[in-house]
Amino acid sequence: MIRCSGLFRPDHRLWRPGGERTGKVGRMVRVTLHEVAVEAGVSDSTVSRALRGLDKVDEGTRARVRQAADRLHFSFSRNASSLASGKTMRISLLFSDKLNTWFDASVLQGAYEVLYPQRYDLIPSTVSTYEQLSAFFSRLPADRNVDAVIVASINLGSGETDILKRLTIPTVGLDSRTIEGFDASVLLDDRKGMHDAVALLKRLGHRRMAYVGMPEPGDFEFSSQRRGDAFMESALAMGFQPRDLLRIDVGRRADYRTYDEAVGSGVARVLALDPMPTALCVESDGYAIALIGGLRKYGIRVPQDMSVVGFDDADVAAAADLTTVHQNPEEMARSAADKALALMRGEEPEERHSLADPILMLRGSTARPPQRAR
Amino acid sequence: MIRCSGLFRPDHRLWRPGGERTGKVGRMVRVTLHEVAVEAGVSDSTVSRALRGLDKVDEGTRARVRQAADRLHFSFSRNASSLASGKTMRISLLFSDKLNTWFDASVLQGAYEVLYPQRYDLIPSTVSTYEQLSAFFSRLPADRNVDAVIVASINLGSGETDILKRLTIPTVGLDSRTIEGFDASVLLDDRKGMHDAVALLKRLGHRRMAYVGMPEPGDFEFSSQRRGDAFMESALAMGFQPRDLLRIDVGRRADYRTYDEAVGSGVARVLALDPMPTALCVESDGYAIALIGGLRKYGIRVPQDMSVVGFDDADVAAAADLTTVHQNPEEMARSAADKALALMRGEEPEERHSLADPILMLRGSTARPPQRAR
DNA sequence: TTGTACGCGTTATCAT
DNA sequence: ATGATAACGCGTACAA
Repeated sequence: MIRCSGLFRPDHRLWRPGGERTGKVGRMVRVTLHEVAVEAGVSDSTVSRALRGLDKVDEGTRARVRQAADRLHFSFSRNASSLASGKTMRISLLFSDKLNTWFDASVLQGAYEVLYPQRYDLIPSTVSTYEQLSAFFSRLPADRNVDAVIVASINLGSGETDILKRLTIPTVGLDSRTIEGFDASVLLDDRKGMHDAVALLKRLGHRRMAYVGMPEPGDFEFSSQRRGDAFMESALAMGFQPRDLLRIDVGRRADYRTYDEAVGSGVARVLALDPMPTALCVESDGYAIALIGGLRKYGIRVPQDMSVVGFDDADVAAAADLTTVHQNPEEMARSAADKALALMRGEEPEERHSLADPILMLRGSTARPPQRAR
Repeated sequence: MIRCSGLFRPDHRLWRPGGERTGKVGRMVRVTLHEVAVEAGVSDSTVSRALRGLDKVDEGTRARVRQAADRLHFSFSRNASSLASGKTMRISLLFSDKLNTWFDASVLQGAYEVLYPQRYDLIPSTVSTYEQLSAFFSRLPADRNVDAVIVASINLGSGETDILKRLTIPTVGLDSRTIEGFDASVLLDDRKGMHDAVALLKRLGHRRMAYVGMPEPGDFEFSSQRRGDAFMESALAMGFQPRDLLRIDVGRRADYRTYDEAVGSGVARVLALDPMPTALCVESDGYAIALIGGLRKYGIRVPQDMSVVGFDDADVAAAADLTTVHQNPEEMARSAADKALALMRGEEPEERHSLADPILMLRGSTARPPQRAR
């Protein structure tokens, strides 16, 4: 970083409550509803009603009040409103991973799209260990600080579930393991996605396949387990022989010093299989792409020698031309936000608990197995 | 003054959809500082001091208060605290694009990392037109609702700049066009990045190159312009001939019905060049990758026939093995947040305005030009 | 070290 | 339709 000289502004940021409003920057400082009332020549209550668009306000007065407010650049103090009304107009979004992961960022965007127009602010938080989760929840009489909580991708323990049940604000689960404790939820139908992937591979002629799982960081991941189970069940149901179904668990990322090592481990595990499978279902796109890179280094061509199917359809999947199971976290988040909105209004959501359908995206990482293996 | 906390609970605060929740709804509802005081047998102010860790509190008392607070599951009402103290403990983050773009999501994460430990909440917002921007700013006596504003990737007009200057809360620009109006800023040195890219291509032996730009959605994008200019300047300074430097502006995404069409347009423009350049510098990774796909369909091999350099080094770049100019928005956001923190404390940031250095990432999309073109 | 009392900017109730 | 006035829950000079 290079140093630049900055323009220095002496004044501001030194505001003391109950203290002097040391003039400084001129006005523009903290216009209150009361000042608008004075300016418009009406009472505080009238200003409040007029500006909030309540009825029982003469349209003439309302106009005058609006003008006065504009003139003074008035805007409500959310804090004061919240304190008085009991509604915070804020919603907490809890994640288990970094906010810039594909999934979490999409959820944020989706929720934002429906909540912002309703004038709700979104407050994202993350927890990555059960300890943090527990801390978050124990302080969660967030009753007082937010109007609803949306919990994304977090596998709650019974302690948290209990707290959830007692909360007086609506709670919505997103991609959670169970719907237990939530007032509403949106889950992905992992099983269906995996079923479709396996069905594709079978149709292509594959006889021997493996599932490769590597949980992402965090204590709460469980989709690996779920997807692996779905893989086995689907394949068995379709007539695959147990001896032709392999399951490789690479471990967690934290078990390795670098991501490359984790990938190398997966590659080694695949190469060690004898005979090698002709197709791989991988838990997530990121690991699938890395795996493909690793296999190619060892002369395994994808898709000629090995078909690979990912899961999620993150942006990288299209870039890497990866066949994968598509899910739409933005849409799921919109749905979750809609449910939260309904619950906050005291209404019944269209559907308390819903299940989103994944879609198989056919791209270049899958093909018929090599001749010798058919 | 008479206190009747707990006696009168306006029921617009009690949320109960579909009637009662199994039993427990009992108390867990709204514990106030006062109740803790009663439980601990001290005054309200003592509780306040004890829980906030101020000195001049007997450690014995503090312990008792803490226990009482835990027992009652007390947590502060941020609204009330804010109202009383004048600090909101919230920071506004303004973006010009969807929150789930690589850049914006990374900024969010970076800012979160430094602000959350300091107990600040992050409030993300987006604006995509000047109208929205103007609305955001006109209501921005957000003085009252947040303690600082971080503005990311937004090209402010003079109107907004003026408002910025009058704001009484710290404002930090991130990836903005100028530092005008901001108390502090973090910018990327686009010029250096583009210079390095051009230098690489020259060293590889390229003689004829093109810059391809396509602004992302939104009214505020200007990096395209900036990067294109830097491309031309760098190349000319390195001795390239003007006739060997092409500049292709594909237009904005909104000009096309689909992204594929926009990509097709770029491909056509490149193919139409005669003689074709042997190297392309593309404004962003996403478009670079798409372009490569399009060119390959027309038999142009990358990198054998055409070298391509992207910009940003988003996740997709590594997956697509794209040579690109790396920038680190997470780190930039951390820096911006640090500055905001210092300004809010009334301190002078280490550096008011800083410039981040991009790094050229050498990957598989660049090579020497074909024989015939050397 | 601890307690008292008032203020922060709105909303909501009850008069008028 | 409009105006007083009491909460809302906490911070903080100032008194004890």
